[in-house]
Amino acid sequence: MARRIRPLGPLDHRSQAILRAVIEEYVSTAIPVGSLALVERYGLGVSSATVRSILAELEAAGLLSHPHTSAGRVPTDQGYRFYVESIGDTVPLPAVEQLMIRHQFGQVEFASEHWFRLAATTLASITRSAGLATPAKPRDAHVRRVDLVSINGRLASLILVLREGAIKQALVTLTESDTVDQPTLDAVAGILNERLAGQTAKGAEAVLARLRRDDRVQALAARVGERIVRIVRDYDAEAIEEVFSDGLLNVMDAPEFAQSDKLRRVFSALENRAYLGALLGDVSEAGRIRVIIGHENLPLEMQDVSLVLAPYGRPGRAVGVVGVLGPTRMGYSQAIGTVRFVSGLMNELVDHLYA
Amino acid sequence: MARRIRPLGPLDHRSQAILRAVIEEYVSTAIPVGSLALVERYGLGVSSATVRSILAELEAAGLLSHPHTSAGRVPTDQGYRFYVESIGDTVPLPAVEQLMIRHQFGQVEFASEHWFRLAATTLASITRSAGLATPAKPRDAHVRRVDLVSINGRLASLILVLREGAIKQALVTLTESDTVDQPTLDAVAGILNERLAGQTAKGAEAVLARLRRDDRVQALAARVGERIVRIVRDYDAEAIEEVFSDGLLNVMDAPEFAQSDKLRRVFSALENRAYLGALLGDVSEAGRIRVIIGHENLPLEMQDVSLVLAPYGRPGRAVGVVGVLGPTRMGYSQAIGTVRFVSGLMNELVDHLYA
DNA sequence: CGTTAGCACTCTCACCTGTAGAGTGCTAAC
DNA sequence: GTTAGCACTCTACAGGTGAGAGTGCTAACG
Repeated sequence: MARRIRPLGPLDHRSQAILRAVIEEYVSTAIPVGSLALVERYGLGVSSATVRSILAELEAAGLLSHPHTSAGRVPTDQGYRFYVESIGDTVPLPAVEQLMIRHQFGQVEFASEHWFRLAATTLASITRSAGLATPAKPRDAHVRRVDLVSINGRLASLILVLREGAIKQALVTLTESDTVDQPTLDAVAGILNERLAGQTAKGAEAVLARLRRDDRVQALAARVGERIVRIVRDYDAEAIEEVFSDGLLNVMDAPEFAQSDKLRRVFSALENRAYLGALLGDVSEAGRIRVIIGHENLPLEMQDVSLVLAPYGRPGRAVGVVGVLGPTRMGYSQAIGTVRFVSGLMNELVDHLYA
Repeated sequence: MARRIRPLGPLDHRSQAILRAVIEEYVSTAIPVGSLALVERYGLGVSSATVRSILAELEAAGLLSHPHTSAGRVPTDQGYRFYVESIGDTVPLPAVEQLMIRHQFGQVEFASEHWFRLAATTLASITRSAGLATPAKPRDAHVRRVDLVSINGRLASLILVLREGAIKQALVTLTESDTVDQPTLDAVAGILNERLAGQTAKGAEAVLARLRRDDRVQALAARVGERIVRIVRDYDAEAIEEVFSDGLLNVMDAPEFAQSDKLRRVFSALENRAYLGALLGDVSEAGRIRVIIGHENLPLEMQDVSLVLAPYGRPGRAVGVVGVLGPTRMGYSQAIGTVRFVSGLMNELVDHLYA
């Protein structure tokens, strides 16, 4: 008997309703859901036998699966995908929670450094999954200010403030032979501030070439300047500077991770900064919410989890990402709503900062 | 039959040797060790029956325990404690590994911010446990330099460099009504630099009181200065600024954490920044290596793990902590050696920085 | 023709049982 | 004090059993 396969075709209304019911039930209970449970808990107006035949269809379509003959149905990644597409990102976050989040952001010190951490924490506590957030990272960083503080005659601390808000610190060895005092350093910093302010790495490099090598202060400025160019370059090149995460314990509590080897995988997934970084980079390019479900993740160790990610910031100036990581069996609807709201909030904050 | 109990009395030589053998065997295999295995693998020159009677003594003394009648012996926390005391911190790290670590530190950029992270990573990879490290934190921070960068007319970014190496950033709202331009900010920063450089929070507060409120620039300086005082105060008050950890996966792999609930506890232990912070604070006071074994930890969730911690830095100026976290069944000898060496190395680096 | 009740079937899970193996503690002999 | 011998205890593992859940199929129904 050849069943027709409709991978993502337009399911009829009732089938869709049942798929949703299965997913919602499974998401909340974590146990495979059977036909009887469905008709009991969801007023479907049909008998369990009918539901069973529909479940069989959904399974043939690849949206549900069957751990074993006598078990209930479990959504496949494809099933979740279908579900996510069908709800879109239309469900808003309840007003109470919106207020709560705003309140929390109001309490924290007015500094962008704290915001993205708070975003991760908030996302974690509301969705009861792991929250992720990166600081807003510029495309091409511009030098805003340079400062040099003497440590001893030969060593100085270089402080570099970027227009995009980041601060970089480095130690610079000034000379091999003689010593350099603070007034000289101030003069060097003065030159650098005058010439490099507003420059990108590229621009700074051009400016530095014009410094006179026979003048001691200018020569020193050139030397420090080269270091600055290198720092800005490195900063530009970094895919994602830092991923802050919170609420990993929430994910650990999920029953599907009761066996510690699965848990281990999830954990190492979170340490897989490379993939996470690349992913977050993609999202910040795309500019809209992205949901990645189970096997849609490339690395093996990520295939038990799903991600809901959204960019924030000002395109072309500075963008970061906030998101949620949870088991594939995750409350997508709520997660999407929450992530959307938080990224919107972060947008407001960044706008306020650059206004 | 009343056996005499000698909690930490001077065990005779043979008993000590057997205790060590039990511990070393158990540390490397993770399975309870029986009398036969001991005489086979360690040339003890006596029969298993004799060993059994000694094991019974050690158990009565509270140094070993017995999961059940027909199982081998497992060291108690007290047993590990005895073992640690007996080896002292005399075992040095093998020269090969010393060289390897030095090499790694040579490769990283010369900036204190990277060092403590590297320390954690190194400790983790050598001991195959979790590595912990905090940045060097001063007792009373001194202002070194103040910088103000205009964001818009009413908002500025305050950058505060402390003599101890930390950099703090904050956004300050300048005025409610009129706008403030960058030259004015420079003037304000100039005043603050002139008056606050080298001051602690307390000193700064006294200086600020003498600023004239009727002068616009000085008034603004006073306002920003108050914020600076608050930041420095907060910084002084912070127990431990940040604990960086690496290699948690190593700990997760230990067989005793195969059941995920134990693992969960370990994990939440690591998120228990409060306890960790307090502990690290203690260690940095004490000035020497500290080993905390299992139940010697106060929080419940830490009682399955041990810590080997050592301070580094310059007492009275800036101190941090490096250390290792692993299961109680941990290679204490190696851990102590490694931690000792790394903290020594960090001392050198800090000295170089402050010299 | 879709829907439903009935029923045999399948699979898991929890529980029990029996056995092999490891290690002990005791006792009597050296 | 040390050792060999031995009975005893406990675990881990494998195999077997019954209850329960849920399915797929079939025949009857509107």
